[in-house]
Amino acid sequence: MDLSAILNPLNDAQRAAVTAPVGPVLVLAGAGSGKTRVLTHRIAWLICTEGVSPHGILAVTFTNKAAAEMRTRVEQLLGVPSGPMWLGTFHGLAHRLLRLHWREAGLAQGFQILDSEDQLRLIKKLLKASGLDESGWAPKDVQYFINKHKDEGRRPGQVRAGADRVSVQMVKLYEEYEAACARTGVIDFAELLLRAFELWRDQPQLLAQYRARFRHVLVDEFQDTNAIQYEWIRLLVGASGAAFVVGDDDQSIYRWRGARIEHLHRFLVDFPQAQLLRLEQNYRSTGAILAAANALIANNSSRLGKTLWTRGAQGAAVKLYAAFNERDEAEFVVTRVLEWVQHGGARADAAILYRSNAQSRSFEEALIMARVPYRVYGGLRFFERAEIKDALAYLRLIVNRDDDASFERIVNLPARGIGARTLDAIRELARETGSSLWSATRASVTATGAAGAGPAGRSGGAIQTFVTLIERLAGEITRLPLHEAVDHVIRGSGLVEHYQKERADRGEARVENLAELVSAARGFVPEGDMPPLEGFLAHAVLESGETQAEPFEDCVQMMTLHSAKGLEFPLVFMCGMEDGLFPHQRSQSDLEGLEEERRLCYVGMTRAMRQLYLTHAEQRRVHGVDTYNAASRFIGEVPPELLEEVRPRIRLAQHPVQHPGTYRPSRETPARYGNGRAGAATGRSGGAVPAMAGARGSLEETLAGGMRLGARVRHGKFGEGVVLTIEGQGSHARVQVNFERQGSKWLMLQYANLEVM
DNA sequence: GACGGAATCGTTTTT
DNA sequence: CGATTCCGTC
Repeated sequence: MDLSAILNPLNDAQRAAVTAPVGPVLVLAGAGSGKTRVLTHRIAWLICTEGVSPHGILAVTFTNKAAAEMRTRVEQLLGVPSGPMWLGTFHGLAHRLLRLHWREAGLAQGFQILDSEDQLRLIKKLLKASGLDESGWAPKDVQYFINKHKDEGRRPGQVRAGADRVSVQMVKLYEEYEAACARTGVIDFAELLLRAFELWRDQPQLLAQYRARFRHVLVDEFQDTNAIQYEWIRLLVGASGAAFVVGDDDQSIYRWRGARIEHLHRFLVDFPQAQLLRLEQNYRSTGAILAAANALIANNSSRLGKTLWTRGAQGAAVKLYAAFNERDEAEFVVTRVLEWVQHGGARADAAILYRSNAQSRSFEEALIMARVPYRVYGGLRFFERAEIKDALAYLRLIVNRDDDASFERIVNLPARGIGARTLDAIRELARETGSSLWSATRASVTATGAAGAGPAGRSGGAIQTFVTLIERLAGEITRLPLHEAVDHVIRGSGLVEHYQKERADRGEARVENLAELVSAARGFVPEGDMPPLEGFLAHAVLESGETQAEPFEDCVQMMTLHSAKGLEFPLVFMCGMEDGLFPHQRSQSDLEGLEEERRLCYVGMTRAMRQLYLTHAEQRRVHGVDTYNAASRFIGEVPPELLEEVRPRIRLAQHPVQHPGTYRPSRETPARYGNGRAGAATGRSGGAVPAMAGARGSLEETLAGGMRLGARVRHGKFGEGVVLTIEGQGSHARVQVNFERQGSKWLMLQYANLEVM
């Protein structure tokens, strides 16, 4: 094997990491520092120099996509298949383990995986069965409660809840939820991890077997591991601690999902002999972008510490645009994209990043108007579509008749005359006998005729039809290849006819998706020696598929900051940089939340290769109400000398800012870009744009009604204030008003509804 | 069981 | 404002 191919492409720090002696190693890898490269080359290095077989390696990634990419790159590097290596997400690997040891793990043989939606449905059902008032018991809260404790490794008995009615009830629901999962042979995402952990913890001989096999463990995105994942790895590597973990404490953005940044620190405590290596040379961004990002993240406490640097050029300053409202913000971005394209750039080079999905709307509208193709990431994914889940429910029920979630989903889909009363009777019977809905149904069918024993007559017939259908389909597909089995079930179930009856456009798309499901089955390669159908069903849940097909067109990329992690773009727009939006209202109150938002901002900034724009809007409609947010404090954390404000297109004459006798500088007046720092941006009054000829006339037209400098005005939300500046014309006319209570704000005259007093 | 009007509620998301 | 969900009616 050619070692130079492994080592030559690396810089000194990367090479030190790749060739580090076997043992605990923590690589702090900054954004764009070649993290994936180090991991793949480390695997290749182990195989080539330590004589490690791929069979002895276990590597964990955060997403399936990352796993696939890593496998490809390792194979390219080595020129040999990496098949026997265990490489995947924590959930994927745990699933693999549990399929192999379902008996030891106390699971049903054909156990099915519950996705978040199924989990929520089940919880709603339990709440209803417990007679709990929905208003006081939000299913989402219960779901969060259960998942949080599972993520931290706590079974209901280990939850240290208060004695109050709410906590007691929560724990009770957790217990009932567990019982329901056990009874119906399903496990949720968190349970995959917890079971896999308990399996090794409680079966020392099994653990020993895996320890002997996996002498080399690698973990990517270590800062995003939750408690149970951390403990699982610790259990596997044992005292030797031969784990090679890579992460970046500044890019931990999944705390709300149980990820704990502290695991990076804990690794160093739990394995005192661990080597700590840093990758700080960045190959992605310009000096200016890195300086801005470094300055921002320096505001966070308890970092392991790391400063990115580059050999590349300083590049252009980070640009800042204060938009009037979200429409203006979107138009600004689209104009910049058009300029970029005019100068020979690709549309796909440009990424529009935002904090929350709802923000995509205004950009989509502006892009459509400008006829610029775009692609929005996120949203419903293939295996999450209703019709796909319906079809999968048939298949799941065939594999595991006790899967109540699937049973409920399809028992009357397409409609076969099984109504609420019939189902209630079945549920009741199931509860009495502690059995699944399927067993209860079969019992009631055989008992039909005996008085009061179950649904009889017409509905009894209908339910018999359903039972017969499932049994028949199950029998018919046993010998079929996977894709034919899927096709047969989709047709046999009546789902195709059912959807064909829907409104033409919608129904057509659904039928096409069902056909797509058959193609997916045809292309599916089962992992290991798992039965194809079981493997396919697990695959559908664990890897719910790309949001959209790969774009065949060069288009602008739009996504949340979260989904941008790991990607890079020459031109990046971070939009909606406003306090309340980003940092988000709900994360602003506590320091932990705020610091995570700051990391998210850091992630966003470090996506940019050449040019980074920050934009915020002074006015924005949120949930149908006008809001006036201050510019994000994160803007104020970027050193002014690295920022360059882009001025709006239309400017009018300079007006004296002060009106004698009325303008009082207020201490409450916030500096416009946060933290009281004298920002590079000082509003629009400092610019040097020449007055427009003839502006005076149009100005007076626009501002009829007594709006003038120094006028006292009243605003619906901000109360009373004094007009400090007037500029722009027509629909762009804006005023700066110094409100008595809220300080000075820029408002668009068109929208502000100011009353002159 | 399908449809429609009212009520409700709004991060981030991969597994 | 807009998506989703819930409840009542035909």
